[in-house]
Amino acid sequence: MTRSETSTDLTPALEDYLETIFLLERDKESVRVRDIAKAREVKSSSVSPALKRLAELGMVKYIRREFIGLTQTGNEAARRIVSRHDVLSRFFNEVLQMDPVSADREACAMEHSLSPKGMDRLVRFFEFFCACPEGHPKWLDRFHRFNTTEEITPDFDCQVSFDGEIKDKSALHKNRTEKVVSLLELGPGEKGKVRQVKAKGAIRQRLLDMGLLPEVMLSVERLAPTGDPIWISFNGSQLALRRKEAESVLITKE
Amino acid sequence: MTRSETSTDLTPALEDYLETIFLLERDKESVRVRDIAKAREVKSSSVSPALKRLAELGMVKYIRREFIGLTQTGNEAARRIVSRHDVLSRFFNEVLQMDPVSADREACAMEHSLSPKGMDRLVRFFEFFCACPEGHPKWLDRFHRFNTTEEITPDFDCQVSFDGEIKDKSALHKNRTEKVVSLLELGPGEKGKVRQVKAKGAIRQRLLDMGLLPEVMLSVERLAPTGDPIWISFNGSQLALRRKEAESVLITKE
DNA sequence: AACTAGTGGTAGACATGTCTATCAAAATAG
DNA sequence: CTATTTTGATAGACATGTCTACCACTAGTT
Repeated sequence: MTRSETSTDLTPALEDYLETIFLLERDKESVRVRDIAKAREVKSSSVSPALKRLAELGMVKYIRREFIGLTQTGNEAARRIVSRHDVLSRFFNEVLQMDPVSADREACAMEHSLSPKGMDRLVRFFEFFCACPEGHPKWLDRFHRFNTTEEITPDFDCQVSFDGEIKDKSALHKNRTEKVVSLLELGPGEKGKVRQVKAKGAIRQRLLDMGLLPEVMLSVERLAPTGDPIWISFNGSQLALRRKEAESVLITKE
Repeated sequence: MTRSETSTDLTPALEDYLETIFLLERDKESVRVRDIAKAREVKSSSVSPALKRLAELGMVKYIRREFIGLTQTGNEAARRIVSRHDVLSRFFNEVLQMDPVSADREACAMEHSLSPKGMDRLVRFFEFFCACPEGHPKWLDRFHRFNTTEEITPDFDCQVSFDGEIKDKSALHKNRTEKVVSLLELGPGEKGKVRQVKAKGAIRQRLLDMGLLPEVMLSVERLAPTGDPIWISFNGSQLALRRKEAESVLITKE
């Protein structure tokens, strides 16, 4: 019993496998060993033992030589990882203005070490960033100009853009005029863009893990007769939300 | 020759060892195996082989059972790692408002996967952030309020702080009045705070790697008679800069 | 001078994660 | 219905990095 009883937590490599399976499942209807091997650029002989361990951990259900599927637990874990990846990737791309490919590589390398707390903070950063009329896109626009015109000192750059014209005026005022409402305001078939997840604690964590991040487009698929489980879809996957959870998700209609 | 010829690059673990040695050298005059073992919370039997490999890589000079010291190469590599750590830690602490301990933990986990490009972008973020009168501290102040008063939606929060009073007016105007000059303007013994590293390409990378980051306090120790190598000290360590390099470091006098 | 503490080094065990080579099972083709 | 190809699994090698156990210096102490 020297702590080697099917250790309960995922190693970075296993997280990668889980993420890969999740993304493959999203695109194809069937996932097999060689798909994973190709996606991760490893040999299939490396995939087999990884799957075996993931099965032991209850993350995937896998009958030898059959198709591979995530369990409920595995799906949740995978979502969490993908969500972390997305936040990091978007941060490097949208805020720090790295090209999408580099941003993604950066996110790949970092996603395994972002703590729940760090994740939460980054998302708050986005929420504020996207919602605050002064912060985004005016502030971001300045930052980007600073970032691309290397010759100009930030002081000079700032003063110019402070008094001068702003590139994308339409985008600037968009945020101020659009009404921010709860997800409950959406009827079946309607679409909206996530602005803020107001929930706190465990529920917030869960929603973020599932990928409900600022700027994400979602649409309401259907409501239960009582209106309690609300089915939404975003990023190509579906999700059921409790009324209470949906209420805490602030969106703008599109 | 299956690519195992004392592979030239550092693994994360070796980077950790290097970083630890660097930090220990900064504080104590002599570094020994057990100091490293204690700092990294491993057994000394794990330190020995690591040192052997670092010696093979030309990073440390180490005569069995004697004191351990970094070579020139090792010192540079260590600085680079520490610098990455500092930027990440400061980002999580100063921008995302995590407590210093959590921020540091987060940085520890991530520092090994931050690419030079990502590092550069993050530093630019700070440069802009610290220099732009509208961005810092006004924008940051708002963000922090948004971060701490969880009940208020960002829109509301923004409008209040946009039209309402600003907490720290003195800080707000500080950046605008202080003159930003090149490091060359400092005489021996004078101090300044780094605002921006204007250098580009390899030189910029080198300066950032050495820890010349925004908001860092430095002082000029002495100048060579010709004025070419300029000795500065910051973060407890000394450094010689070429005139050209020093010129590209923008600071404010203190 | 010999003993003892404190250090540092080696050997061997283990865990992870990769590979190559090879084998087994299933699917497909002829 | 057999033969070939595709696919997945297994075995064994290697590299990293950790540990425990044990051995070997070195320096004081008596």
